[in-house]
Amino acid sequence: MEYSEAKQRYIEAWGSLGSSWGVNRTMAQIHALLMIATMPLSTEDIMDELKISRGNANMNLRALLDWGLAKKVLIPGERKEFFSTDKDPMVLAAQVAKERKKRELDPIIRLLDEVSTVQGDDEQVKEFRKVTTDLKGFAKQADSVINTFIQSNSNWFFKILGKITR
Amino acid sequence: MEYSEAKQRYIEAWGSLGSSWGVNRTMAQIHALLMIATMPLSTEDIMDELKISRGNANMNLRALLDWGLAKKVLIPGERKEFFSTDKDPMVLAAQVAKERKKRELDPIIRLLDEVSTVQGDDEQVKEFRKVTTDLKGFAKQADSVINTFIQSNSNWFFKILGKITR
DNA sequence: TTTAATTTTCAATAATGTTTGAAAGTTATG
DNA sequence: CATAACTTTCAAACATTATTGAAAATTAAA
Repeated sequence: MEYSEAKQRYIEAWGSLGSSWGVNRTMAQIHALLMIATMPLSTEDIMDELKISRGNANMNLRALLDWGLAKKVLIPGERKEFFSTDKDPMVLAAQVAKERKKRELDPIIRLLDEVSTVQGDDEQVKEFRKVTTDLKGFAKQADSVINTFIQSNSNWFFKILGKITR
Repeated sequence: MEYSEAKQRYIEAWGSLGSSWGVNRTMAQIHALLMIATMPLSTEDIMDELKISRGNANMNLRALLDWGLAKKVLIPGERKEFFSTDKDPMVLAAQVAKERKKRELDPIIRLLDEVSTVQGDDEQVKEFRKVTTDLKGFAKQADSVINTFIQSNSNWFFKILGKITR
């Protein structure tokens, strides 16, 4: 396969994967580009490669910085800003986990905490309390797993899982 | 808190959580409703509760069946179809993991398998090969973890993780 | 300080995704 | 078989989200 074809297919795939992971398509594509870049890229490099507008490139680069998935790189003698990303998949995964936990899991746990205290003793309310309490328990387990995962900045997580699942 | 308020907030939250999990809002809300129902619900029950059209209710119930997140229940003497869901969060999570793996992880692994074979020995191509190969390795690890998780239909997964993360 | 390079913002537009409602299709019952 | 109960489909309307491009703001160099 030609490099240019491979590259294109990879960027496209990463983009559509991103959109099912709470990261919008363009954002994921920019990230894909940074992953395979041999050196930091400027906004213009990205506009050219992905054929997107300046505004779009800028907004999504901001978002990537915000998610902790890209960082600014200052190149001596250059006026422009350049961007790069950490290329270790584990670091990437931990970063995504961290952000999504903050945006999604934490709020739902807070909500379940509240609503599971609803008072009453008829069938419906009892069931509601049971279900929301169960969900809360589950969410909290998930939370602690994710916390551990985030804190470990090496591969130990998968190393252990590897042993379990072998 | 009043039951009706708690219920409403829970359904809303579940809906917005769903949308960041690759499940559309209404689909997630229907699922939320089934979770707290004391008995199977008909399409009309759902239309009434969520104030949605028949078509919408029908489409999203289909989708839930498709994802394995709801099942038809036949009630003797009733002409209508009724629906219910498994209320164990672990079963639910395993089901979601299974579907998403099929829809997302499997295709990306296939793609990475292909593109990481790109030939050439200049800097760019070497880097591309390295990154895509690393990603593939990571994706395969994730795949095997998910497979184990899916197959275990009890709590052993979190029990073990509990020990690790304590 | 002035100028030129660069980044940011945002209203308008385009693209995508969701919902409706009514008509067509299906199935069970008398 | 005819009818009524129920389910499915789908084009059009609506809603949401993403993108553009040009003007405004910022920053660095002369």
